[in-house]
Amino acid sequence: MTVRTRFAPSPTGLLHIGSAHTALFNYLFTRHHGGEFLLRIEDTDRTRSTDAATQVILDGLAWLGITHDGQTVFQSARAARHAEVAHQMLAAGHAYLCYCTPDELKAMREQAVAESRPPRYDGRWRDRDPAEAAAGVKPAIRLKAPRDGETVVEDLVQGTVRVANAELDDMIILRGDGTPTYLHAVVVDDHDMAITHVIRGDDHLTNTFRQVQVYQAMGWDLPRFAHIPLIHGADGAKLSKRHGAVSVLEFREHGYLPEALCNYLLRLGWGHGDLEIISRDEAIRLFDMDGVGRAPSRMDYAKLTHLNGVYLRQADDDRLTRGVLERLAHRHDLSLGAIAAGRVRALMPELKERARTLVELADSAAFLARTVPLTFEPKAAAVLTPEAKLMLRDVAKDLDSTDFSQAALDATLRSYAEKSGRKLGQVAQPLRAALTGSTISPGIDATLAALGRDEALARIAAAAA
RNA sequence: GUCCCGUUCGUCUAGCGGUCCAGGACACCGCCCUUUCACGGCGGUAACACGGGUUCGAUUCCCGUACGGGACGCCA
Repeated sequence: MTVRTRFAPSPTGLLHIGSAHTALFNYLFTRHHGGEFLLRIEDTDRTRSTDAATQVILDGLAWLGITHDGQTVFQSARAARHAEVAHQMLAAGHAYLCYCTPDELKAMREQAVAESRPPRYDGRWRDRDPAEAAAGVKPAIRLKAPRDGETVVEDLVQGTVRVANAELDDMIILRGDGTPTYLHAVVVDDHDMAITHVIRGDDHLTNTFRQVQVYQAMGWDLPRFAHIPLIHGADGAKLSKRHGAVSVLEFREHGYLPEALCNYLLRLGWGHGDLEIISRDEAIRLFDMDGVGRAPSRMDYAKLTHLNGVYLRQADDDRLTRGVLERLAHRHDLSLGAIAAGRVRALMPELKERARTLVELADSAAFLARTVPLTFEPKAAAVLTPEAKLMLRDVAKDLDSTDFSQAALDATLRSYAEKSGRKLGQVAQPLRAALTGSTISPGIDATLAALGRDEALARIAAAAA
């Protein structure tokens, strides 16, 4: 049997990190088994769904490198089919017309809660004559669910989960206005799309019982289900904006690399021995449902950031340079000429060693794009004592007669320190302050080399004045 | 309230009856490396929710309790 899965987000305007997690698990599972991974946009709620909201999902998935197969299915386009199935069920006696008004149902629920009973539909129209309906009420179609026995879900993650049918009520499958409800539309679509494995968040687990009843009423084969645990915030509550970033787009803006985010997400709810750094190919090779746990996990931004640092250090220098240049232009409002861009690229091997996100990387590279006179951070200004300025003027002479290769610069500085009776740090720190306006930077030799002779000497002269 | 699910270091997890006085990673704390900051290396603190069973033996199996989460809409 060929594996066929789907990722079925509703277009809400953002790609939630929890949705991305689900998409990733679907994708890896499918690729591992050599199957097909489909995308279905659940835009049944036309008031909320917009093309822009759909595009956000597409962009997010593309950025994460989660590619789907085939044409994207839009659930809204399938409403007629959903209604057709509902009417088939009605004709076959597996569903019935319910003439309750929304107000009536609301009252029913409220009374049930007031009496400490579960808020469920009581089935009052199950066998009632439609002739008794109040005039003008457009009936909804409800599933005629079995009242005895139990419904069982064999879940690849949760195991065998069963519930007594007496606990379930007759859900509405087609609204009074003829539109399908979500729970019903999903079943019809999954069946028509020949989905073999439904992999989704475990918030859908209890709804699955009712969906199974629809499959059974239609005589359709059940797909395999896999309900994966949700991601929570640091406090254990459902992940929301107050916990920090939740949209994939935000992570991109905050300077995270897609491969790092995927690696992090992979390790939420799934593990494989002691493995932490896992490439996409390796993930596809190793991922399967038996490694998925059942407990929800908490979002840990610190660990994500660390992981991002690991990937950042491995990343291609040209790629990182592009990312930094963009950020410098937008965030720091520094317009970069070719010269400054060349400096960023030249220093990138050193810069990326000490940054964990593209934001940090851009911050650390900003000094390369500035012009004399620099502004000095308080700590840097403190380093520039009168004595240090004398030293700078002195060492500038030696620097001037050095070719600006990193190795030559290193040798020059070491010999200068020795002949002037200073420790290397006593030479390097004032230089760093003069060159960068900060007390933190890559190695001083690499920094000098990246700036080049003219710029470096100009900065030293300006700081020593 | 009812039903469903879950519970190993602060966090993510390994463990699928003895190999566990519980392993790895992040975070934290030391030390080393060192021209700053990082990186890296070494070391440290830190967990099987609780109570009953089953078993020669339970982190691992079963049952309760507690706590947490999810679902109960003519929302998706």
